[in-house]
Amino acid sequence: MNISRTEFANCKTLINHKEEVEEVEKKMEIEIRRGPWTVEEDMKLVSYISLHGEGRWNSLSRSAGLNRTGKSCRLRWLNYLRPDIRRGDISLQEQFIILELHSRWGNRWSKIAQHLPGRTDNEIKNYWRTRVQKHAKLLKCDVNSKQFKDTIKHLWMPRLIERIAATQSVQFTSNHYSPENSSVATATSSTSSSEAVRSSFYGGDQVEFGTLDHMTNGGYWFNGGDTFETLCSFDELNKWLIQ
DNA sequence: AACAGTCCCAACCGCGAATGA
DNA sequence: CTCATTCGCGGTTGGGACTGT
Repeated sequence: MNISRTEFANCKTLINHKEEVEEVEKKMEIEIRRGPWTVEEDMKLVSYISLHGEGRWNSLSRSAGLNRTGKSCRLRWLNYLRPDIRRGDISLQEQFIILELHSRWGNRWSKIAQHLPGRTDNEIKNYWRTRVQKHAKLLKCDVNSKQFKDTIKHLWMPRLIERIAATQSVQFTSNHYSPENSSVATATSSTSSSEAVRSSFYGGDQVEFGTLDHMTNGGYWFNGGDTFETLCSFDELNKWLIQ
């Protein structure tokens, strides 16, 4: 077979190019995937964990045939795919627990999450950043300032308690919350008293609250849905802060 | 309808702690 | 004990969804 020098050179270029392409393809194949998870990836992860259990995330990722980091797999499982994940709005009770525990422990999200079954640390952290910090910003005070902490303790938390009592006035059922023993059990009582709600949360008067007297006027705070934002008017918060 | 601004959350990153060789 | 690897936590960000003009 006779080929010209030029043809030979062209073939060589093509072969070299092919090698380059193959190298890139190989690289892409082993390249770690990032960004949103696909349905197939989710299925792979779930089925692998259901068979072999969780843990050893790096090797799990490889064994499950996922081009993801172990970290990414762990995060996806813990924050999204776990069967016991609770979705939907943060309830008033949960809001109360978050505020209370944050006042004790600060940004210890995973520790706080342990007291909210089905909620992830990421979810609580997001809740805090988007809802609570937003209010601090509106009030032009630092989220870690005593002023803002007092607002939460003496205004929002009592409001939450009253709101919970109001929504459950006929048959009050709550998760009996006790941070000391980390247990959550169901307690039922018939009451509309905010005091009862409070003691139901704490299993007694473990936390000293400020007086509610100056907050009881005007029912308009409770208008609207169950969101944190509807509990207090911005004007009222400002007034209270100025006091 | 189109655009801008804001909200929200999934996912990433860096770092320190824990674990294992 | 040391070093490398893995894990878990808290902070941050990108981008889709939503809302207002």
